[in-house]
Amino acid sequence: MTLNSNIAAKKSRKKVIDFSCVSCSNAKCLIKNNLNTITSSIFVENKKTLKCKKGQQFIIEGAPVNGLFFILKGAVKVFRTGINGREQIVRFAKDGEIIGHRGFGTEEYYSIGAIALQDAVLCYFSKDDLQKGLLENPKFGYDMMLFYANELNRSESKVKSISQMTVRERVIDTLLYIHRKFGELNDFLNLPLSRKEYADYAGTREEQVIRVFSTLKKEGLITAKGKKIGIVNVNFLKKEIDEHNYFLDL
Amino acid sequence: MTLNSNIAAKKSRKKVIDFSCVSCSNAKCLIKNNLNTITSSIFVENKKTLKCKKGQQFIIEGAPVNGLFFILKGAVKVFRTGINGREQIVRFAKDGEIIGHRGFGTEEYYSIGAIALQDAVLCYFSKDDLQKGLLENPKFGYDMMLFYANELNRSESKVKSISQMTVRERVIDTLLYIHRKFGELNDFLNLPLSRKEYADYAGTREEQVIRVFSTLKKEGLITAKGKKIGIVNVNFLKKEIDEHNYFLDL
DNA sequence: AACTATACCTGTGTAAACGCAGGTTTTTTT
DNA sequence: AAAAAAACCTGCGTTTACACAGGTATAGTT
Repeated sequence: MTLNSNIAAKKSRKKVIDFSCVSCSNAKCLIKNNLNTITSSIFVENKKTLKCKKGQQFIIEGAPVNGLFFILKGAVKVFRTGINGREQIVRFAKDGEIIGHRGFGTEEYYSIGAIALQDAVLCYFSKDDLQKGLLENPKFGYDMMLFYANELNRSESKVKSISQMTVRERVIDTLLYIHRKFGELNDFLNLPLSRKEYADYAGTREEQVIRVFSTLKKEGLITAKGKKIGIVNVNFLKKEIDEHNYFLDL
Repeated sequence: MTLNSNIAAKKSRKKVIDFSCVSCSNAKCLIKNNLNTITSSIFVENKKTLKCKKGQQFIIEGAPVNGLFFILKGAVKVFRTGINGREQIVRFAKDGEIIGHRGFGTEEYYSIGAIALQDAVLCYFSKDDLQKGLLENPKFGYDMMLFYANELNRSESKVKSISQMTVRERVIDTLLYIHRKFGELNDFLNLPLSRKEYADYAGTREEQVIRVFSTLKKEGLITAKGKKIGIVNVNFLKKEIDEHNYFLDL
């Protein structure tokens, strides 16, 4: 492990990066934004930073909860195993977001798993340290509460869409969600996902996603080259589900 | 209003009830449980208590958020209007629970409506007062955060069930949910609901609920006399959805 | 007690979503 | 560059859930 990272360091000849919170540039991080109001800095000092390669799973469903992760950089999918081992993608997360907060207080074990979709850098805080930090710094605790409130709204909005939208609408909804959250690069969505992953998020099956993509392509609403999906006109897609005034989650 | 309540008071000859937090007996109330750690008591003093009759709507979807409610006593359904005006019941709530917390920090308008299913007593706190209270009392803020975390788990568990369970399973899930939360009285669920309400919670249609109830009755798993539904053997019902290890929310 | 409204029930046709089976293309590995 | 694996695609039969229509029971009202 240490050996490997040594070799890696020599190969890439990169300088050692400073991962301390003080010098962190992640504007969206809850902790970074509260550094000035956080009095005791124990939990910030105790944090561990780890790199995670594409495809690597860093939270395993059912493992004991020892702490939680903040994404410094990268993209991550959060999922849980549903009925008949069917995978259910709960959400996609990017820089500045928190992972593993489900079951922070109450639960003993992670109810979700998490896999890096791109190479990622993660900050890890122990549960105990974080709890202290939250209880000592009301503003931090309050912000954390608001974060949860926001997650709750997003989740309940999803309940609505899954229970009332058609498969086609849910797939479109998912496309727009990825577009909002990860934007586009060279006219393609800036996060390549498999049809299966779209299905697992939209609450349907791979074949259905393929079918919907096919017809959307024929209708000239999207372009698709393998995993690269391009949205021709966001507003056209939006129109179709706009009546359902979906909740904007970034 | 004042006149009416005067008459009511004379008719029932009840004593004026003391609704102050200090003398409140609601063991599950977040505020009651934090009274000792809450320093400034402004927001507790400013609270308003109101009675609400069966069938009365006390939160209207889309109205500006000025504060939120704690249920002192009673049962409430929380809903939102979905696609094509279809009603979606988000949850049922009882004594000690919070209503209107969605959109507490971020949103300006209630995203949900709330109706009393039984006569209820509600405590109302203004948004500003509550915010002060949360920022001044870390423990209270922390508990509130945990409340949200728990709500989040419940909601995401519902995403799973709706996207992966059959109608029959979702109806059974709903029956068990009502049973867990409201218990039973004389062998019937202690909260009478219409088939339509079951459907709106389970994410299906009235007719489907009726059909499922019919077959469950034939199979001897439930008894039904109008709105009164009795579960013959909870474990039998549980078995059918146990593989899907649902999240216990009380 | 008659009336009205609401809730409850059931049959039947229809549409949406799914499962499977077999194929092609693309990507990754060797 | 060849082989293997993964991802993508399409057709077709089946299942599930739904919408509609018309009926019965129950609860509340005058």
